[in-house]
Amino acid sequence: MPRITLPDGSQRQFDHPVTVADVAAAIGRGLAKAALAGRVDGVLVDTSHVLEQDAELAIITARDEAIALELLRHDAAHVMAQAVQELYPGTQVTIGPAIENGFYYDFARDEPFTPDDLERIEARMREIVKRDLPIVREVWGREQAKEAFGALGETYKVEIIDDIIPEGEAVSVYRQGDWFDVCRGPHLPSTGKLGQGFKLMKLAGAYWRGDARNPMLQRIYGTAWRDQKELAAYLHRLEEAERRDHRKLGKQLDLFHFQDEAPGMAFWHAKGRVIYRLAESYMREKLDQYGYEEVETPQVIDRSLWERSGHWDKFAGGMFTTHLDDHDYAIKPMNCPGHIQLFNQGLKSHRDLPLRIAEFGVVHRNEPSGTLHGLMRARRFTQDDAHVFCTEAQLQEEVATLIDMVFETYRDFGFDQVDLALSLRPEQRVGSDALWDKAEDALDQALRNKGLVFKVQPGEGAFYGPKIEFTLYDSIGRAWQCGTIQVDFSMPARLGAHYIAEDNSKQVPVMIHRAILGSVERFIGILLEHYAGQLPVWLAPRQAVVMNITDRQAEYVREVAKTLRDKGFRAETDLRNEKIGFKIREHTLQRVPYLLVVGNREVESRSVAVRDRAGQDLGILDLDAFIDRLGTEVANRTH
RNA sequence: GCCGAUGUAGCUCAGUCGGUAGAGCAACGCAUUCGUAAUGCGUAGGUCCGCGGUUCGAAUCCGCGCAUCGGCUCCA
Repeated sequence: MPRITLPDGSQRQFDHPVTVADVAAAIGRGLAKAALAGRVDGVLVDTSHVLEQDAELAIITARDEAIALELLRHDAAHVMAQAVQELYPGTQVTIGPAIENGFYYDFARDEPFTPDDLERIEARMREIVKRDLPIVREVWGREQAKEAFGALGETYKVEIIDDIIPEGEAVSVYRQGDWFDVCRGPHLPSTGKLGQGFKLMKLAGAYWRGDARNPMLQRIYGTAWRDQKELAAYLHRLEEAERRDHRKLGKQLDLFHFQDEAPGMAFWHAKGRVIYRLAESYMREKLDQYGYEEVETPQVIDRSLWERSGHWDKFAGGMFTTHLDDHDYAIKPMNCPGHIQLFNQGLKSHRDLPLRIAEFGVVHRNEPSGTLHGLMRARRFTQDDAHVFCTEAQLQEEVATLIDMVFETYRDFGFDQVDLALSLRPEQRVGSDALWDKAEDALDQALRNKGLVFKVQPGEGAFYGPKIEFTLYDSIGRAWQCGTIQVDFSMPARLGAHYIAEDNSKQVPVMIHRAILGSVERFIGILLEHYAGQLPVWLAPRQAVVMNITDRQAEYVREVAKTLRDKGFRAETDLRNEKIGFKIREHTLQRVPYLLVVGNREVESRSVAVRDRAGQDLGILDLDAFIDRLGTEVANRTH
C-alpha cells in the first residue's frame, strides 16, 4: 500500500491506491482546492493520477509559477479549440501548444477568421471556463482513436496519431464536456481552474507542421496568466515594447525613413547618419587595435565569380542581378569572394599571415517581401565584415582573440548579457566531411579553451563552414543574434587562394569570416530599442541643445554652442521665440541628453543651467565644468 | 514567397447608408520677450497608395498590383 513522501520529507501512509487529489485532500481543504497537478517521482501528472505504489509526490499549485503557467496556457489552447468548434462546426483542430507568454492553436477551415470572430471566440471561452467542466483523461487504443477522429472528419488528428505518437504507445485523450482532443497532458482538473486571465491576441497563417510545402492553417494566438492582474501587467509590457519600436523612434527622432520605391532599404537622415558613423568609427578603432587592414571591394561583380564561390547556386533568387552587354552581374550579397580577390593579389608568404581584411561592406539581398521589418530585416545593409586568412596552426589563437573583441564591443555599447552558440554543418554544404570535422573541432576547442558556456545547434551552420554565434539581450530581455565567427576550409581553395609555407610548398590558407555588429542597420535598430531612443551620450546625434529665455541671451547662446562644437561635441542652439517650457518639452521628447538653459543669470556668470532628458535639474554649472562632465561621459562611453 | 489585416494633410487619426474630405499637432503669418514638459489669434495645406471596373455619382463597392503591419517559412 502506497507510502507517499512529500517535498518537506514527511510521509503519508495509505491502505489503498490514492489519486493526487486524494493526497491533497488528506493534507488540507485549501490544498485540495488549489491543486492543479502533481509531480510523481519527477514526472508531471494530472490530479486524477492514481498512485498504487510508494512515491515521492509534490502537489502543484498556482504558486509553482512556471509549471502553473505552462498548464493553464495549454488548457487555454484546449478551451479555445472547444470554443471554435462549438461556434464554427466543420473546423478541424490540429495542434495547440503553450508558448512563451501564452498559447496558440492551428485550425483548418476554408473561411478565414476575422477580428470579430476573435471576440466571439474569446467570449465563448469565458463561458466554457464558467461552465467549469471537469477535464478527464482517457486512454484509447490507436485504432479506436483513429476511427473516432476519422469519423469526425479530423484528418489532421489522424495524421498526428499515425506520425507523431510512437507506435505501440496508447493514445491519451482529454475530455471536457462533449469536447475531446488527443493530448499528452497533463491538464488542469477542470476548465474553471483556467480563470479569466487570458486574452486572444492575433490571427496568423502557419504552415501545417511548419513546412512551406504543406497547406496553410489559421493560427490564433492568445496570452494567458494566473489572474487578470498578471494579464494587465503583460499587456502593459507590450505597450512598453511598442514605445521602443525602432521604426516609430526612427520617425519621431528624424533618423531614417523607408518608402515604397525602395522596400527594405533605409533612407538615412542626417541625425540617423550620425549614429551610423559613430558605430563605424568605434569599429574602426577596434580594427586598428586588433591589427586589421580596411579595404573596399566593388558593388557589382560578374556572375562567374559568384558561380565559383557557390553563391550563385545557393542564393541566386536572393541576389539582385543585372544584365548588360551580354554579361550577368550580381550586386554583392557578401564581401568574402571580393576579399579573396584581394588576398590573391601578389604572392603571399606564411610571413604575411594572419592577414586580417576588414570592410564596411554594403550588401544587398533580395529578402522575401514578407520578412522585411524596418532596420531589423532589410534588403540593403552594411556589414562590419572581416576575413582573417591564416594557417591552421594560427586558427585557435585568432578565434580566441576574436571572441575577446566581440565581448569588448558589446560591453562598450551597453550589452552585458551575451550567450554563445556553436552551429554545425547544414545539409546543403560545400567541402568534405573531413574538412567539416576539422572546422567544427577548431571552433569547439576555441570555446572550450576559454572556458565558455555555449549551446550546440546541429544543422545551423553556413553552407561553407560552422559558426560561433553571439546573442545579446536587450534591456527588456529580448534576444538578438548579432556577431558570428565562421571557419571556412572551402572557399579559399574554390577561389584559388594560396600562400608559400616555410617548407616552400604551396598551401591553402584557412579563412575566418566574422562580423561583430552584424548588420550596422540592424544593430542601430537594436540600440534604439534597448535604450528606448535615449542613446548614451557618446552615440547621441545631438549631445546638448543650448536655449535662451529671451532674445537678450542669443549671443551668449551662440558662443556656448560654438565652444562646445570646437571641443568636438555635437551641440545646437534653439533661439526660437518660444517659451522655455516649450523648448524643454520638445528637446526632451527628442531625447537630447543635456538641455542647457541660458538666462541673464547664466550670461553674467558665464555658466549654463543644466537639465538632463530624464527631467533632472543638475543646477547651474560653469561652462568648463559642464565640458568636463560631457568629456568624461563620452570617453567612458557611460550608459 | 504564403495567410490575414491595413493604406485619408508633414505626423497621429476620424470619416455614418455611395452624395463630392475633417480634427489635433506640425508648418506659415501676426502679436507676445516669457526661467525648466505645449502662449494666443489667424492663414494655408489633399492624386483619399496605384491602375482598371460597377454607378448619374466612389475615400467608401468589386478586381488586379504595390507597400506597410502581425504571423508562418526563409535568412549567405
